[in-house]
Amino acid sequence: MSVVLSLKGKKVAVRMKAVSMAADAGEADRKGRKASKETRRQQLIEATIDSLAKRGYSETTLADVADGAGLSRGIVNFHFESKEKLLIATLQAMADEYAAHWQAALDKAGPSAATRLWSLVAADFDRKICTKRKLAAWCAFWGEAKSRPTYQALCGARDVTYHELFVSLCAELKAEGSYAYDAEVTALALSALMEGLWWRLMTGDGFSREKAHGAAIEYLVAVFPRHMSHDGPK
Amino acid sequence: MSVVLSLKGKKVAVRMKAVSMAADAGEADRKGRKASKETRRQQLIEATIDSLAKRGYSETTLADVADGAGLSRGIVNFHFESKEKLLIATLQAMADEYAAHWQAALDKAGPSAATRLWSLVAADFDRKICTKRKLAAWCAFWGEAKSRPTYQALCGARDVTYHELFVSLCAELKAEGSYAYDAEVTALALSALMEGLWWRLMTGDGFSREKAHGAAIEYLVAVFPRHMSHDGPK
DNA sequence: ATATATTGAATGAGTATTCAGCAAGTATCT
DNA sequence: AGATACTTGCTGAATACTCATTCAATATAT
Repeated sequence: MSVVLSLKGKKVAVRMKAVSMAADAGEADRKGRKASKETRRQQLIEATIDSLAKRGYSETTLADVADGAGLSRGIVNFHFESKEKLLIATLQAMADEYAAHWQAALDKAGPSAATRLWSLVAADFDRKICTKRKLAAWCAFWGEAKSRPTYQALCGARDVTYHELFVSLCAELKAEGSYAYDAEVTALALSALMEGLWWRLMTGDGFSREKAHGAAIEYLVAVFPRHMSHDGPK
Repeated sequence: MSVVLSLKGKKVAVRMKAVSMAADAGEADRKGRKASKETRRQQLIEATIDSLAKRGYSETTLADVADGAGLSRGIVNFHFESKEKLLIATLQAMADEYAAHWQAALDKAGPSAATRLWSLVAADFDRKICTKRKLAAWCAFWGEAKSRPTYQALCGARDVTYHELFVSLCAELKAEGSYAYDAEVTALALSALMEGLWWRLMTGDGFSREKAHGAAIEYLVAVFPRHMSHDGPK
């Protein structure tokens, strides 16, 4: 019995460490047992993102998530109900965060099309969104998305609105600056470019957020020379 | 005994069908038993690509591959040695095919930087390379690549040579046409754009190879107006 | 005292891997 | 040519293992 107890003590100590590393995003981080349902869920979601980033989709196990969160094995099925639902909630959370950040960038920007476009592009390479950890998690989902309608919907929900705004902004700039290009194609290229740069960021080593942002800006300047300079919208 | 035989007969019939659908890439397609080792390996690789495209990485099982190839369950471990090695061989095969296609495009192109760049861009959206099936398989590997050095090496081997050539071609054009842009950044944006377009092709529905190619061309025209037109290099 | 969160061992489903046996081909001998 | 042993591709049932899920017991909060 005493052996069991000392083992338990050890385990608890290990867990404390894991918890503090993984996610003390806690508002009311009531220690040990009682954390609010919502806090626990977020903690587990954070641990899931960690695991996805570290081990990839196919190697992410509930055991790893639980360990990462410093909790016991059965915990996920208690708070979510299945692995599938945990993953969907995780993707949902990331999509929500992305959308909020995107909306904030839009609100902060001025009214002109050039300012808004500039701001949206900048938002995508913002330090808050554009973490290696999060990009890796996105990547893990994307890799599975083609064969999973649910993931595809969540990954793509964003794309639709996003792309539509891009198209209308490009159209506006085209009208103002009488550029020759087709707005739809230009917008498509822009969002493809940004996705490709994200991709590079995940993979590449000597490749920074700033460099990626720079490449996106170069595109803006090349396509909308009468509206954009390297230092910002004119 | 007779029951066993008739069952066998049925199974063989089913298999024949599967084989003819999946891959009769056979040179010396010696029927039934004796297909050369190499032929069998390729057949299994094709079935693996099918499975990856249809079910995604995490849901691809050896049973599914074997069924797809119309062969028995133990077959993969006989010809490859493990699932891991089959997947690596598959990725290798795709990378080889891509590289060969790319080299061919380079050889066919004229000597000028503009022609070569144009040809390389076209090659990426060629009907032979740019199949939904293959893109989906690439995608499956990419999703896992970040957490698997072996995959990353195979996916990325291409990128290094590829990107270096892009940079030098862009630098050449820059020198000829006295463009303002930094060649490295321009090349980076171009390859990111193309990766992003590939990505879109995998995912999107109402999005064709031609449209993607068009968007890439639009970028070339925008950045190198003195070298490129919508109909080809000047 | 009751409700609620948490644990961790047990369960079971799915799947990679193994391997003994079978059958199609090939070589050798008579 | 026919019979014989030998090689090699292939099969599929048995094995071993990983992991999601369950649940009775326990700890903690109100």
